[in-house]
Amino acid sequence: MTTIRDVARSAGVSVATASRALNGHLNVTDGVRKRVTDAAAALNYIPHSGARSLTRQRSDAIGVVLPDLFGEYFSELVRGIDRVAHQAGLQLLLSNMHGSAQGTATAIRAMRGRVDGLLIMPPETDPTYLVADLPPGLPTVLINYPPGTIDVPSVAIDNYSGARAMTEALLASGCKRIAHISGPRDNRDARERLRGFVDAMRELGGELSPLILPGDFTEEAGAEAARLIIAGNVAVDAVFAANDMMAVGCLAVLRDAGIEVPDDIAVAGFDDIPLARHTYPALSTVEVHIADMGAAAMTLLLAQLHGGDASAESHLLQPALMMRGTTSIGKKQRKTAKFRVERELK
Amino acid sequence: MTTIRDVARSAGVSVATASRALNGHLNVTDGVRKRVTDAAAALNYIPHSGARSLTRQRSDAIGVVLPDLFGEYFSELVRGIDRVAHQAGLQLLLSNMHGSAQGTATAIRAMRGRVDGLLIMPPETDPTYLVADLPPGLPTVLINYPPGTIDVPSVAIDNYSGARAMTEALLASGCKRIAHISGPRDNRDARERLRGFVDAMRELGGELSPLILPGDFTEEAGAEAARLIIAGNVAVDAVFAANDMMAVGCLAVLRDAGIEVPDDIAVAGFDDIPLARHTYPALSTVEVHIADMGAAAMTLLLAQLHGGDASAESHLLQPALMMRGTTSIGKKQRKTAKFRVERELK
DNA sequence: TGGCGTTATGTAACCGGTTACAACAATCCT
DNA sequence: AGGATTGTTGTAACCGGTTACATAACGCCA
Repeated sequence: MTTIRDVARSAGVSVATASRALNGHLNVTDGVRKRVTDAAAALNYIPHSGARSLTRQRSDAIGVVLPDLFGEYFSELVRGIDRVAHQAGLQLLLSNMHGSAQGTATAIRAMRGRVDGLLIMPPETDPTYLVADLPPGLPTVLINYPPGTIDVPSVAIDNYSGARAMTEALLASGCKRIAHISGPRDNRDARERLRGFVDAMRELGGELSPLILPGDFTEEAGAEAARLIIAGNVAVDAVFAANDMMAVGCLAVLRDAGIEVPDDIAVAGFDDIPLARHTYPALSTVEVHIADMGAAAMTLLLAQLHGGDASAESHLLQPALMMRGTTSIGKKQRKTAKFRVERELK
Repeated sequence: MTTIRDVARSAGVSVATASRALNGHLNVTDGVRKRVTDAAAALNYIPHSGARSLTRQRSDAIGVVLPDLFGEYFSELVRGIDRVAHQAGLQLLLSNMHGSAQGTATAIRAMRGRVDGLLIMPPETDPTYLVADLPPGLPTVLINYPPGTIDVPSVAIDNYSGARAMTEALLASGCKRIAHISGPRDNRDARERLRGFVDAMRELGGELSPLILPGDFTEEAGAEAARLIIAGNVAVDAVFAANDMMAVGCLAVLRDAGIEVPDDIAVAGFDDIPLARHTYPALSTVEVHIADMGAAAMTLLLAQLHGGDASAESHLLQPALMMRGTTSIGKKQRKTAKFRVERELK
């Protein structure tokens, strides 16, 4: 591997001059610059970014710490982050702590000295301890973490409002007995969505203890919930699942049991995964722009890197309703509809 | 930011001793080690991995250079890579060259000195030039690049065999007039799949110029192809799309036009994206384990890192047929079926 | 022609770690 | 007791760059 000293020697100048010539400083004679660049090209010199970032005190890379890498969710998140980072000339150092809270600390430590900032999506366990592991002085933004809890800038989806809005829409379309398939108990998103559902049912549906079916965000959990409803012969006219995968699983079982969706039972999900528009009927859901959340987090981090004031600003992204075929829209609703209605392609 | 010198001073030892104590070298007195680790803890010392990797001549990170980050494909790929890398204690430095061939060189250069190895998925343009940009002496594995063309280890999916096998299966099930919706002309995968289809049709179907409809891997392209078939009233009893998204778009339009799938026209895709099992009827397709390809590439790279022999070994991964509801299986076929049949859940 | 300012180049310190080597102390052996 | 051996710690060089400062070269003007 050729170093800048090789280039300097070959060009007959000092390393300082070589460095200046290669970095485009203007106090270098044209002749010398040409000698140096020619020598670099001849020797196929590639600067050692590691060494460079050591002196420059910046790496032009930012660390992304995620609890997992599975599925569309993280793919979208990383894509959104990259969209902004790439434009700013930053590289992404990815770390997957595989759900382990312990691993998070390790991952963060391993980032010290090779990134200029940190984007962290904390695991589900209580992350107050996390703040202690944060390298002091390293700009950080938390992803998908409710703002206000910790004095670190963060970006999150407003799960509560989204769930509330969907529940309201179902009520407004004439549904009365709505069941909720909840997500894992220890999942923040799931808890917030449940809370939004329950509050809406209490305040607007006059239902104090609506039916809650347990789930874990998997397709099978949705199917199981549907079987429970069918077997128990529960009087239900709508099912609101805490995520799309469960809604899909539920939908398939209902359909196979001869139950008409949305006429007998309406179905709604949460996330608007790509699959949602392709089920039959197409799934009504709450549209969450995950890539935008990633981009927002990265933008916030950029502001910290450049501006430097880093006042713990935070964003709470609003999801939008995406009503498709698995819910019907009553007349009353149609007049006052405030949300977006996507028609199926004819 | 506290450095190892701060720790050494605070513990009353030299930096060398501090370094040794912290790295668990055994020639350090227990008393001294305790003093050092205590001091480190008290000062909240976090080692500077950048500086560390400079002397160690290794970074415990590997660079992943991708042409894009969009969609399930890359998500799966990165997941497979991470599965192996994480186990080996390696971090992932991600670089997205956004399709630009020019950007690839830049991305690779930026990796020099901060990674121990490179995983590159070259853009569609001819990558022979790429070999010149490769930092000499840096272990590299090419992803999704047909082996043999370049003297660099690589891993790829056998698109040709997959397309051939699916075409054979369609023929065996009794289909005679099979149309192919092709992918972008400049896409390697698409070209290979087209080639497999054409060869199978010629050799086994006795069809010298089968119908090829243009496509670009998007859902809309599949829909357009279906409209073409319907409007042109073309005699076709099967459509084999070069990827699942086009098959899905095609399927939807056929269904809306009242054409029975698979009875009137059979439909097949390629990739087995998660969506495939959820269409109605469920889509028959060619199952490609993208995550496995990523894992295989990473494993190959690990072998180079450790073993060091780095003989340009390459893998060509075989895809498997995944027959679902959009194709029917004739009696003759059922007897000799060699491929996997997945039954729909009742 | 000598003094001055300007500009191009070289010298050397530095970023934050690791490690070869030297120095020193302690233990063991004959 | 003296020398050899073993083990612990410090000194300083090094990884591959960048940059503050010193120096030398140059042109300009009085």
